[in-house]
Amino acid sequence: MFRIGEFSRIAQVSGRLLRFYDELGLLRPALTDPQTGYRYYSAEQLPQLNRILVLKELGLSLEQIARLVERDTSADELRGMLALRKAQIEQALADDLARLRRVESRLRQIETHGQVQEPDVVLKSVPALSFLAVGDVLADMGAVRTLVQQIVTRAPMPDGIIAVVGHAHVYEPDALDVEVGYVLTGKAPATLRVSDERVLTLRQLPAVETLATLVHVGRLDDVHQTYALLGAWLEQHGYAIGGDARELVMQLPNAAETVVIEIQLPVRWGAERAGR
Amino acid sequence: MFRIGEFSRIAQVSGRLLRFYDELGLLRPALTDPQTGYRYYSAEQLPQLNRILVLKELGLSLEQIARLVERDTSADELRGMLALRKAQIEQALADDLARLRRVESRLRQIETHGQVQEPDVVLKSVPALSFLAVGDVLADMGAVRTLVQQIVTRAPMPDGIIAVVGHAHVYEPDALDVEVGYVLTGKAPATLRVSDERVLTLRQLPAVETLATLVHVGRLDDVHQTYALLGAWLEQHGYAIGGDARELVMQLPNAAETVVIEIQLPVRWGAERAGR
DNA sequence: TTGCTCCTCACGTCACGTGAGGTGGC
DNA sequence: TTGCTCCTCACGTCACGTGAGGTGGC
Repeated sequence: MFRIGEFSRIAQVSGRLLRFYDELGLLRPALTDPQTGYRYYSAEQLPQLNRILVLKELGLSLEQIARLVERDTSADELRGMLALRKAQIEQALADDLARLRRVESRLRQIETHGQVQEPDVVLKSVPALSFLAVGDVLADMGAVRTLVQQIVTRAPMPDGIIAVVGHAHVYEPDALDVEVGYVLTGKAPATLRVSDERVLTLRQLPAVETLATLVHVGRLDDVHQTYALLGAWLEQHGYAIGGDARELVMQLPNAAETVVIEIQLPVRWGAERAGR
Repeated sequence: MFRIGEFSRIAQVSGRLLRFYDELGLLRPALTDPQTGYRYYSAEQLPQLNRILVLKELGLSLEQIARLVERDTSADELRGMLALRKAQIEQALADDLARLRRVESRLRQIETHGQVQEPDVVLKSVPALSFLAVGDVLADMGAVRTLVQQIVTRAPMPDGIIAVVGHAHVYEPDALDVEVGYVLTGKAPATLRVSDERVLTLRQLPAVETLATLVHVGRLDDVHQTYALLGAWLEQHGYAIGGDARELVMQLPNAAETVVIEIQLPVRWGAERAGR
């Protein structure tokens, strides 16, 4: 019989761990003195503890280990747990590899360009959204801006956020195929009149698994610079564009001509730099 | 200005997260109504939040992020954090790879051999230890057993654990070059007399970085089976033996002839299956 | 007036580490 | 008797999630 200190020294674990496992019922000492509360462990408990430690190193939770250790478990249950764990580890590896690439990318940038910072591209997934909008083919960005102004002044919707969706099948600078309107959560009218020629009608923006987003803060005329940053980031990180661009207008041009627009691009893994 | 719900929906984060970051001072709302406590966020705060989210995805702690965001940080400090993070991720990757191999190994064993379980080999590192022992070259295991019996009966040390260290430079079955004695923590006598011919003297067991251990429970005669299991495990996991074997005797033969012995083998990475 | 949104506590998570304050054993 | 060991609380960790119970805004 070993007292807790000796047993913990042999097993190279803390006394606190042994007390904790006692409390959980995971490894009860062979004997506990009812007077003093002293715990006494037998030599045979060392392999029991080792089994727990091994399962823990595999990354199983103490709750899972308790199931495996207390009642003797079927091979099936053990296989199930290990298969689950395998999938979790593989996921963790993939995530950490992606993380490592991003950290290294930022480090390289500090080395080569100094303080210039990478754009803060955030990946999101979004559900399908109600979109009360009108589609049109417009001559240039100025026309888009005019249309937005028209909508917010003549058909205001305080709960909606102005969005511009660009259908850029083929990029034709003189013919922007866009939809402009409000993204809405909750109940939405079927139509909303802007002028005699223009009526917003309710449609759906499809759900997107992976949306790469970058926020533009500055002049509306400079939004293409942010697009360029986002595009470069995507290329560098092995993503390819996989759908229509969306622009969420969070702040319309103010007195200082400053806008805040979140650019959203649906993306998928490109072929050249597969990461998983 | 956006209320917290709208802002959280746009940014795809929970309201709780925004309140938490407010509390930490990491991202204070542009305006808080002193009457109602309502938080109002400005459009410009979206890129600020995104910056936080990006740094979080790199795996930095909120405390580190706070340092980077609150006061504007030098490139050096950022580089330091990222370099640290890089090392951590690389370590995590190595650990997870090793874990994955072990999980897969156990899964394969269930598939091929059913319930037969792998031995619970535990890796430890130990400091240098005081070893009050006598060295000898003995004819066979029986002689070792006799010597151990002699020591525990004629020179008992309640605080010591009996250990046998085997110097197996060349394996000669008829000439076992061993040291037998007590492993001690704390103060130890310089010598201890067992008989006229045998005196235990104090020496040091060197510290070992990586010790592969496996506990044998059963007959003393069967201890070689446990050695075989440990040896097979080492080979399978790419370790090579790197020092003298130690046997910690946790329980001497009892009425049922059962012993409990922890076998300890110093190991190092073998050449054929490097894991890092 | 009725929902919907927002507010502030406060507990729970996971596996222990780290004291605080007090007692047992040789 | 003096150290050393052991005991039982109980808080802290990290980044929020999840209610509970109550109020503000259109």
